[in-house]
Amino acid sequence: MNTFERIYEQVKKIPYGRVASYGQIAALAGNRRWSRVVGYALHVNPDPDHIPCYRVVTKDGKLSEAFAFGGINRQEGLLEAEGVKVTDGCVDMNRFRWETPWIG
DNA sequence: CAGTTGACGGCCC
DNA sequence: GGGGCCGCCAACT
Repeated sequence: MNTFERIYEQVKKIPYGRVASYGQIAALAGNRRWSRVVGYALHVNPDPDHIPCYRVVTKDGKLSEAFAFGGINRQEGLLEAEGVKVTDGCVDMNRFRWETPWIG
């Protein structure tokens, strides 16, 4: 199990209509300090067809400027299609953040 | 092998 | 409240 695969596993576990922050994915993957590695991992996204990287946003709920399959506009569309409101490229983390038992 | 980069996060000013 | 700097780890060259 590579570091990347662990990250991908968490990303794929993000439920429908929910988003998670890079740090959150990093924490679930094993280390919260992998925040940057998470970004890199999604950047190389080997299987975007099964890895919903569009559900991953920054801690502020902001979307990525670069996207694996289409661009940030594509990401907004996909999120809104799941019921996630995207305003000015930002998601309301207070409501759409993936509720994980992580840190507590 | 060593240096730089990067889809981030947190603290300081 | 907004902007900027440093730190984190792994991958790339």
